[in-house]
Amino acid sequence: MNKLLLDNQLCFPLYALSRQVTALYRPLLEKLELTYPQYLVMLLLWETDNRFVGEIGEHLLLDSGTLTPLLKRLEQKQLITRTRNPADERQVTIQLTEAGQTLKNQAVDIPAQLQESMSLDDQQTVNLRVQLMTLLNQLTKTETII
Amino acid sequence: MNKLLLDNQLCFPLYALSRQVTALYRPLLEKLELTYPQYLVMLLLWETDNRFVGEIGEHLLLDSGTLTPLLKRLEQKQLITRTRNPADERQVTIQLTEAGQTLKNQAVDIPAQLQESMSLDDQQTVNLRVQLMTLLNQLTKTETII
DNA sequence: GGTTAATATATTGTGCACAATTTAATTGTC
DNA sequence: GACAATTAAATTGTGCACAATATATTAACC
Repeated sequence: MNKLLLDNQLCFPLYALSRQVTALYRPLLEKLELTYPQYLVMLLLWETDNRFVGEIGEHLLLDSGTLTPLLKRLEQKQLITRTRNPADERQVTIQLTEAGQTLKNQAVDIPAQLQESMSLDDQQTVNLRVQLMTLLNQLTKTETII
Repeated sequence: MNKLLLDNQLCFPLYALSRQVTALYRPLLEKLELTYPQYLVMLLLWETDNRFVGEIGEHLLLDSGTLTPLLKRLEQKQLITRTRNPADERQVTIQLTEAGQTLKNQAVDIPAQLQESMSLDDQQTVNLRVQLMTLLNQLTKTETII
Protein backbone atom coordinates (compact mmCIF):
# COMPACT_ATOMS: atom_id res chain seq x y z
CA MET A 1 0.00 0.00 0.00
CA ASN A 2 1.27 3.45 -0.86
CA LYS A 3 1.10 5.24 2.47
CA LEU A 4 1.56 8.62 0.86
CA LEU A 5 -1.72 8.46 -1.01
CA LEU A 6 -4.21 10.96 0.30
CA ASP A 7 -6.85 8.29 0.64
CA ASN A 8 -4.61 6.14 2.77
CA GLN A 9 -4.02 8.75 5.42
CA LEU A 10 -6.11 8.99 8.53
CA CYS A 11 -5.58 12.72 8.79
CA PHE A 12 -7.38 13.75 5.64
CA PRO A 13 -10.83 12.24 6.27
CA LEU A 14 -10.65 13.62 9.79
CA TYR A 15 -9.76 17.10 8.56
CA ALA A 16 -12.24 17.10 5.70
CA LEU A 17 -15.10 15.55 7.65
CA SER A 18 -14.64 18.01 10.48
CA ARG A 19 -14.93 20.88 8.02
CA GLN A 20 -17.92 19.32 6.27
CA VAL A 21 -19.76 18.80 9.53
CA THR A 22 -19.00 22.37 10.57
CA ALA A 23 -20.47 23.41 7.23
CA LEU A 24 -23.67 21.55 8.15
CA TYR A 25 -23.88 23.54 11.38
CA ARG A 26 -23.35 26.86 9.64
CA PRO A 27 -26.88 27.51 8.33
CA LEU A 28 -28.34 26.45 11.68
CA LEU A 29 -25.95 28.64 13.64
CA GLU A 30 -26.47 31.57 11.32
CA LYS A 31 -29.94 31.94 12.79
CA LEU A 32 -28.33 32.42 16.20
CA GLU A 33 -25.62 34.63 14.67
CA LEU A 34 -22.96 32.34 16.09
CA THR A 35 -19.89 30.81 14.50
CA TYR A 36 -19.14 27.20 15.22
CA PRO A 37 -16.38 27.84 17.82
CA GLN A 38 -18.60 30.46 19.45
CA TYR A 39 -21.34 27.82 19.64
CA LEU A 40 -18.98 25.45 21.43
CA VAL A 41 -18.22 28.12 24.03
CA MET A 42 -21.93 28.78 24.49
CA LEU A 43 -22.62 25.03 24.89
CA LEU A 44 -20.07 24.94 27.66
CA LEU A 45 -21.53 27.97 29.42
CA TRP A 46 -25.11 26.68 29.11
CA GLU A 47 -23.83 23.58 30.87
CA THR A 48 -22.02 25.47 33.64
CA ASP A 49 -21.92 29.24 33.77
CA ASN A 50 -19.20 31.44 35.31
CA ARG A 51 -16.05 29.87 33.99
CA PHE A 52 -12.57 31.29 33.72
CA VAL A 53 -11.07 31.70 30.28
CA GLY A 54 -8.59 29.00 31.19
CA GLU A 55 -11.30 26.51 32.07
CA ILE A 56 -13.02 27.07 28.75
CA GLY A 57 -9.71 26.58 27.00
CA GLU A 58 -9.10 23.37 28.90
CA HIS A 59 -12.38 21.89 27.73
CA LEU A 60 -12.19 23.04 24.12
CA LEU A 61 -8.42 22.60 23.86
CA LEU A 62 -8.00 26.21 22.82
CA ASP A 63 -5.54 28.81 24.13
CA SER A 64 -6.06 32.45 25.05
CA GLY A 65 -4.80 33.54 21.65
CA THR A 66 -7.93 32.00 20.15
CA LEU A 67 -10.33 32.56 23.02
CA THR A 68 -9.64 36.17 23.97
CA PRO A 69 -10.78 37.66 20.64
CA LEU A 70 -13.63 35.13 20.33
CA LEU A 71 -14.92 36.01 23.81
CA LYS A 72 -14.64 39.72 23.04
CA ARG A 73 -16.92 39.16 20.06
CA LEU A 74 -19.42 37.28 22.23
CA GLU A 75 -19.22 40.19 24.66
CA GLN A 76 -19.93 42.66 21.85
CA LYS A 77 -23.00 40.62 20.96
CA GLN A 78 -24.02 41.02 24.60
CA LEU A 79 -24.20 37.26 25.14
CA ILE A 80 -21.52 37.19 27.87
CA THR A 81 -19.70 39.47 30.29
CA ARG A 82 -15.97 39.38 30.98
CA THR A 83 -14.93 40.43 34.49
CA ARG A 84 -11.63 40.06 36.30
CA ASN A 85 -11.80 37.79 39.31
CA PRO A 86 -11.39 40.07 42.39
CA ALA A 87 -9.81 37.19 44.29
CA ASP A 88 -7.19 36.74 41.56
CA GLU A 89 -6.97 39.57 39.08
CA ARG A 90 -5.14 37.36 36.57
CA GLN A 91 -8.28 35.37 35.90
CA VAL A 92 -11.24 36.55 33.84
CA THR A 93 -14.69 35.18 34.62
CA ILE A 94 -17.02 34.59 31.70
CA GLN A 95 -20.68 34.87 32.57
CA LEU A 96 -23.78 34.53 30.41
CA THR A 97 -26.01 37.57 30.12
CA GLU A 98 -29.79 37.26 30.15
CA ALA A 99 -29.68 37.19 26.34
CA GLY A 100 -26.96 34.57 26.44
CA GLN A 101 -29.07 32.33 28.64
CA THR A 102 -32.16 32.86 26.53
CA LEU A 103 -30.33 31.91 23.35
CA LYS A 104 -30.22 28.35 24.64
CA ASN A 105 -33.92 28.01 23.79
CA GLN A 106 -33.12 28.63 20.14
CA ALA A 107 -30.29 26.09 20.22
CA VAL A 108 -32.02 23.04 21.66
CA ASP A 109 -33.14 21.75 18.27
CA ILE A 110 -29.75 22.00 16.62
CA PRO A 111 -28.32 18.59 17.60
CA ALA A 112 -31.35 16.73 16.26
CA GLN A 113 -31.43 18.80 13.06
CA LEU A 114 -27.78 18.13 12.51
CA GLN A 115 -28.04 14.41 13.08
CA GLU A 116 -30.80 14.28 10.54
CA SER A 117 -28.87 16.28 7.97
CA MET A 118 -26.07 13.75 8.37
CA SER A 119 -28.58 10.93 7.87
CA LEU A 120 -27.16 8.97 10.78
CA ASP A 121 -29.24 7.08 13.30
CA ASP A 122 -28.72 7.30 17.04
CA GLN A 123 -26.62 4.16 17.24
CA GLN A 124 -24.24 5.19 14.47
CA THR A 125 -23.80 8.61 15.99
CA VAL A 126 -23.04 7.22 19.42
CA ASN A 127 -20.61 4.66 17.98
CA LEU A 128 -18.60 7.15 16.01
CA ARG A 129 -18.64 9.68 18.83
CA VAL A 130 -17.34 7.15 21.35
CA GLN A 131 -14.64 6.05 18.95
CA LEU A 132 -13.51 9.62 18.30
CA MET A 133 -13.74 10.53 21.99
CA THR A 134 -11.64 7.54 22.99
CA LEU A 135 -8.94 8.50 20.55
CA LEU A 136 -9.14 12.14 21.61
CA ASN A 137 -8.78 11.26 25.28
CA GLN A 138 -5.89 9.00 24.43
CA LEU A 139 -4.11 11.82 22.62
CA THR A 140 -4.74 14.58 25.14
CA LYS A 141 -3.74 12.22 27.96
CA THR A 142 -0.41 11.26 26.42
CA GLU A 143 0.24 14.88 25.51
CA THR A 144 -0.15 16.07 29.09
CA ILE A 145 2.04 13.26 30.44
CA ILE A 146 4.98 14.41 28.35
CA MET B 1 -29.88 12.53 27.53
CA ASN B 2 -29.12 16.23 27.38
CA LYS B 3 -28.26 16.72 23.73
CA LEU B 4 -26.81 20.16 24.36
CA LEU B 5 -23.95 18.82 26.46
CA LEU B 6 -20.63 19.23 24.73
CA ASP B 7 -19.77 15.59 25.29
CA ASN B 8 -22.97 14.42 23.64
CA GLN B 9 -22.33 16.16 20.36
CA LEU B 10 -20.64 14.45 17.47
CA CYS B 11 -19.20 17.69 16.22
CA PHE B 12 -16.88 18.43 19.11
CA PRO B 13 -14.78 15.26 19.15
CA LEU B 14 -14.49 15.54 15.40
CA TYR B 15 -13.35 19.16 15.59
CA ALA B 16 -11.02 18.62 18.55
CA LEU B 17 -9.54 15.35 17.28
CA SER B 18 -8.87 16.85 13.88
CA ARG B 19 -6.94 19.67 15.52
CA GLN B 20 -5.07 17.31 17.83
CA VAL B 21 -4.01 15.07 14.96
CA THR B 22 -2.89 18.10 12.97
CA ALA B 23 -0.85 19.06 16.02
CA LEU B 24 0.84 15.64 15.87
CA TYR B 25 1.81 16.31 12.26
CA ARG B 26 3.21 19.75 13.02
CA PRO B 27 6.64 18.80 14.39
CA LEU B 28 7.10 16.29 11.54
CA LEU B 29 6.05 18.80 8.90
CA GLU B 30 8.19 21.54 10.40
CA LYS B 31 11.22 19.65 9.14
CA LEU B 32 9.84 19.99 5.61
CA GLU B 33 8.78 23.59 6.31
CA LEU B 34 5.22 22.72 5.33
CA THR B 35 1.94 23.49 7.05
CA TYR B 36 -0.63 20.75 7.23
CA PRO B 37 -2.84 22.01 4.36
CA GLN B 38 0.28 22.57 2.27
CA TYR B 39 1.25 18.96 3.00
CA LEU B 40 -2.13 17.78 1.70
CA VAL B 41 -1.59 19.66 -1.55
CA MET B 42 1.87 18.15 -1.89
CA LEU B 43 0.50 14.65 -1.24
CA LEU B 44 -1.93 15.16 -4.07
CA LEU B 45 0.76 16.40 -6.44
CA TRP B 46 3.16 13.59 -5.54
CA GLU B 47 0.36 11.27 -6.51
CA THR B 48 -0.42 13.00 -9.79
CA ASP B 49 1.41 16.10 -10.93
CA ASN B 50 0.13 18.87 -13.21
CA ARG B 51 -3.27 19.56 -11.78
CA PHE B 52 -5.47 22.59 -12.15
CA VAL B 53 -6.30 24.61 -9.04
CA GLY B 54 -9.87 23.45 -9.39
CA GLU B 55 -8.92 19.78 -9.37
CA ILE B 56 -6.90 20.24 -6.20
CA GLY B 57 -9.85 22.01 -4.63
CA GLU B 58 -12.17 19.21 -5.66
CA HIS B 59 -10.05 16.61 -3.90
CA LEU B 60 -9.35 18.62 -0.75
CA LEU B 61 -12.77 20.28 -0.68
CA LEU B 62 -11.19 23.72 -0.66
CA ASP B 63 -12.03 26.76 -2.78
CA SER B 64 -9.79 29.23 -4.58
CA GLY B 65 -10.05 31.64 -1.67
CA THR B 66 -8.05 29.16 0.39
CA LEU B 67 -5.94 27.61 -2.34
CA THR B 68 -4.73 30.65 -4.24
CA PRO B 69 -2.74 32.17 -1.36
CA LEU B 70 -1.60 28.72 -0.19
CA LEU B 71 -0.32 27.85 -3.66
CA LYS B 72 1.43 31.21 -3.92
CA ARG B 73 3.30 30.37 -0.72
CA LEU B 74 4.31 26.97 -2.14
CA GLU B 75 5.47 28.80 -5.26
CA GLN B 76 7.54 31.19 -3.14
CA LYS B 77 9.17 28.17 -1.53
CA GLN B 78 9.98 27.02 -5.05
CA LEU B 79 8.16 23.72 -4.57
CA ILE B 80 5.64 24.31 -7.37
CA THR B 81 5.08 26.48 -10.44
CA ARG B 82 1.80 28.16 -11.37
CA THR B 83 1.18 28.62 -15.09
CA ARG B 84 -1.97 29.57 -16.98
CA ASN B 85 -3.19 26.84 -19.28
CA PRO B 86 -2.61 28.12 -22.86
CA ALA B 87 -5.60 26.07 -24.05
CA ASP B 88 -7.84 27.77 -21.52
CA GLU B 89 -6.42 30.85 -19.87
CA ARG B 90 -8.90 30.62 -17.03
CA GLN B 91 -7.19 27.57 -15.63
CA VAL B 92 -3.90 27.55 -13.74
CA THR B 93 -1.74 24.44 -13.86
CA ILE B 94 0.17 23.52 -10.72
CA GLN B 95 3.37 21.63 -11.36
CA LEU B 96 6.00 20.32 -8.96
CA THR B 97 9.49 21.72 -9.32
CA GLU B 98 12.54 19.51 -8.97
CA ALA B 99 12.69 20.51 -5.29
CA GLY B 100 9.01 19.75 -4.90
CA GLN B 101 9.48 16.25 -6.28
CA THR B 102 12.55 15.64 -4.15
CA LEU B 103 10.73 16.65 -0.98
CA LYS B 104 8.72 13.46 -1.31
CA ASN B 105 11.75 11.50 -0.11
CA GLN B 106 11.67 13.38 3.18
CA ALA B 107 7.95 12.76 3.56
CA VAL B 108 7.74 8.99 3.10
CA ASP B 109 8.26 8.26 6.78
CA ILE B 110 5.62 10.66 8.06
CA PRO B 111 2.56 8.34 7.88
CA ALA B 112 4.28 5.60 9.88
CA GLN B 113 5.64 8.09 12.42
CA LEU B 114 2.22 9.58 12.86
CA GLN B 115 0.48 6.27 13.29
CA GLU B 116 2.97 5.40 15.99
CA SER B 117 2.53 8.69 17.80
CA MET B 118 -1.21 8.00 17.87
CA SER B 119 -0.49 4.53 19.28
CA LEU B 120 -2.92 2.90 16.87
CA ASP B 121 -2.32 -0.38 15.12
CA ASP B 122 -2.92 -0.91 11.41
CA GLN B 123 -6.36 -2.42 11.88
CA GLN B 124 -7.67 0.38 14.10
CA THR B 125 -6.36 2.99 11.71
CA VAL B 126 -7.99 1.35 8.72
CA ASN B 127 -11.27 0.92 10.59
CA LEU B 128 -11.54 4.50 11.69
CA ARG B 129 -10.42 5.80 8.34
CA VAL B 130 -13.00 3.75 6.47
CA GLN B 131 -15.72 4.89 8.85
CA LEU B 132 -14.76 8.54 8.45
CA MET B 133 -14.37 8.21 4.69
CA THR B 134 -17.79 6.60 4.36
CA LEU B 135 -19.41 9.43 6.24
CA LEU B 136 -17.42 12.01 4.30
CA ASN B 137 -18.48 10.52 0.97
CA GLN B 138 -22.04 10.40 2.17
CA LEU B 139 -21.95 14.10 3.04
CA THR B 140 -20.18 15.35 -0.06
CA LYS B 141 -22.48 13.25 -2.23
CA THR B 142 -25.69 14.63 -0.76
CA GLU B 143 -24.25 18.11 -0.87
CA THR B 144 -23.55 17.96 -4.58
CA ILE B 145 -26.97 16.53 -5.33
CA ILE B 146 -28.70 19.54 -3.83
C1' DG C 1 -20.61 37.61 -34.90
C1' DG C 2 -22.25 40.10 -30.94
C1' DT C 3 -24.27 39.49 -26.56
C1' DT C 4 -25.36 36.76 -22.62
C1' DA C 5 -24.32 33.10 -19.59
C1' DA C 6 -21.17 30.13 -17.47
C1' DT C 7 -16.63 28.96 -15.72
C1' DA C 8 -11.91 29.44 -13.30
C1' DT C 9 -9.25 31.87 -10.52
C1' DA C 10 -8.26 35.97 -7.76
C1' DT C 11 -9.44 39.39 -4.27
C1' DT C 12 -11.43 41.20 0.00
C1' DG C 13 -12.98 40.81 4.55
C1' DT C 14 -14.00 38.22 8.85
C1' DG C 15 -12.98 34.78 12.16
C1' DC C 16 -10.56 31.24 13.80
C1' DA C 17 -5.91 28.42 15.34
C1' DC C 18 -1.62 28.62 17.16
C1' DA C 19 3.30 29.95 18.07
C1' DA C 20 5.81 33.39 20.45
C1' DT C 21 6.05 37.14 23.30
C1' DT C 22 4.26 40.56 26.67
C1' DT C 23 1.90 42.24 30.69
C1' DA C 24 0.21 41.92 35.07
C1' DA C 25 -0.78 39.49 39.20
C1' DT C 26 0.30 35.94 42.53
C1' DT C 27 3.23 32.62 44.89
C1' DG C 28 7.43 30.93 46.88
C1' DT C 29 11.77 31.63 49.05
C1' DC C 30 15.05 33.72 51.57
C1' DG D 1 9.32 42.41 52.85
C1' DA D 2 12.22 42.01 48.45
C1' DC D 3 12.74 39.39 44.53
C1' DA D 4 12.69 35.49 41.45
C1' DA D 5 9.56 32.15 39.53
C1' DT D 6 5.11 30.94 38.13
C1' DT D 7 0.60 31.69 36.33
C1' DA D 8 -3.47 33.83 33.48
C1' DA D 9 -4.74 36.39 29.97
C1' DA D 10 -3.68 39.55 26.26
C1' DT D 11 -1.08 40.80 22.16
C1' DT D 12 1.30 40.10 17.74
C1' DG D 13 2.04 37.81 13.56
C1' DT D 14 1.23 34.03 10.14
C1' DG D 15 -1.69 30.93 7.76
C1' DC D 16 -5.71 28.84 6.90
C1' DA D 17 -11.26 28.57 5.84
C1' DC D 18 -14.93 30.50 3.72
C1' DA D 19 -18.49 33.93 2.15
C1' DA D 20 -19.02 37.40 -1.19
C1' DT D 21 -17.51 39.74 -4.97
C1' DA D 22 -14.52 40.85 -8.95
C1' DT D 23 -11.99 39.80 -13.12
C1' DA D 24 -11.02 37.53 -17.11
C1' DT D 25 -11.81 33.94 -20.32
C1' DT D 26 -14.61 30.69 -22.80
C1' DA D 27 -19.02 28.74 -24.30
C1' DA D 28 -23.75 29.22 -25.91
C1' DC D 29 -27.31 31.22 -28.32
C1' DC D 30 -29.75 34.13 -31.30
